[in-house]
Amino acid sequence: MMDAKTQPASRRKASDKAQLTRDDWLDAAAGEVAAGGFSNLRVLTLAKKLGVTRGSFYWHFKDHEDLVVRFLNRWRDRRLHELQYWKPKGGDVETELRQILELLLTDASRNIRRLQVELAVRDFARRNDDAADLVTEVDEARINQNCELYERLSSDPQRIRDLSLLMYVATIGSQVVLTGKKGDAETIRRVEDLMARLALGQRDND
Amino acid sequence: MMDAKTQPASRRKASDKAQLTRDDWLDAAAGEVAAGGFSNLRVLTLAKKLGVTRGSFYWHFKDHEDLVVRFLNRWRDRRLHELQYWKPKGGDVETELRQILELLLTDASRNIRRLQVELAVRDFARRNDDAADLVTEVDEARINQNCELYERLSSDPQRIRDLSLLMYVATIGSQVVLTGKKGDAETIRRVEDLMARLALGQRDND
DNA sequence: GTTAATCCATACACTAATGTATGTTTTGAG
DNA sequence: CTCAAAACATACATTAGTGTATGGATTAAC
Repeated sequence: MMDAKTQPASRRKASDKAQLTRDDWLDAAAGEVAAGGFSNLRVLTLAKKLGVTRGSFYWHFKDHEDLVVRFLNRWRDRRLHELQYWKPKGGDVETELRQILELLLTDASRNIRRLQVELAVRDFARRNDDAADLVTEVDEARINQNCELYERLSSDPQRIRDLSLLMYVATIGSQVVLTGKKGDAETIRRVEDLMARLALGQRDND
Repeated sequence: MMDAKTQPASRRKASDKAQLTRDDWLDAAAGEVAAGGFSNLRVLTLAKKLGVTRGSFYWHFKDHEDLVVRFLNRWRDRRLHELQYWKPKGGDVETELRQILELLLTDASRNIRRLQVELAVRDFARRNDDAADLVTEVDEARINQNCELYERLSSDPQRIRDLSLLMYVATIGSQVVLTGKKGDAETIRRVEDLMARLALGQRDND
């Protein structure tokens, strides 16, 4: 009787004064991680921001580590899942290339919260093996995904992978260096344009 | 007294049982920052690793924040100062370009400790305005420095800056994405080569 | 409405870390 | 040798955070 996941057809939202779900806690955790990294992830702070006490936390999570693990897993799942929307629908190569670059740079720079979380995860991954594997998994998936695009620029498999990798590290680097600086919007647009021209200049001239 | 053990003109090393300098503390701090970021910078831990108590710390530093500020300032000073060694001495453009890229990528990936510290500083800069200004200062200096190199590839000032910026974010991104992964040495070499070819392909064809 | 599971509050024990006050040793100058 | 400053030790006060135990409130099923 009554399976473990009792779902009475309507779950309440976090804005209600009603009971919280585990995802509500994870959403709040995202805010803390974005603001101060994983070292800033305190259950007491989360509880205050959610208007409850820590008693609620320790019902939804075993302990602090449990929160971190679930947070990371959700992050990876979402990043892998969103890749299906990374497929540009433009016709020619240049259009597709510019579409994907705009998605990875200009669009990403608007989603500050999401970006802060990703950088925090990358930072955490440098001292946590599980997180590192997770990030590697996401990186690999993204690079492989973009390979499909760069296949239209070259025919050498190795060249395709290298190009995809280079473009990827350039976007990550742009986010690391340029995010949150003054006048970054214009700068990012220029970098975006230059990247496109560089990639397009690689049309099988080897 | 005054036997051979006393060396007034030269400061003792940290390995000695003798008294510590402020730089000894900062060096130890670098280890902690590299290992776990600025949130891992505990004065108790430092004291233990240096074989003293916290009493020593609070003589050399006002408080924990004082340590962080001095650490950051020293980091910036060193990064700005080392730029004078970034000037390649090769003849033609390609040689110089490949020299500087090797310095920024292959060489940097060998200096794991230094790299970890830089990434930790960048991470800390995302939630500390003073650190952010510091990092911006270093970034600007490096990008300007490299402009001198890319001036030999194009004559358009804006193009030169963009190219220098793009190459810079690509190196930072490579360090963020590839550092500490298996088989990164070979991968980094390939990225290095592709970056050189991309930049060289930009010889004033606009 | 009873009931049992779910969800949260309260209270306590425990740890780790900072900062401060003051005492103790070491060092170098005279 | 003496002495004052420099360098470190010791002890204490305080704070912030985790985890646990247990009781109270809410909810949905019956």
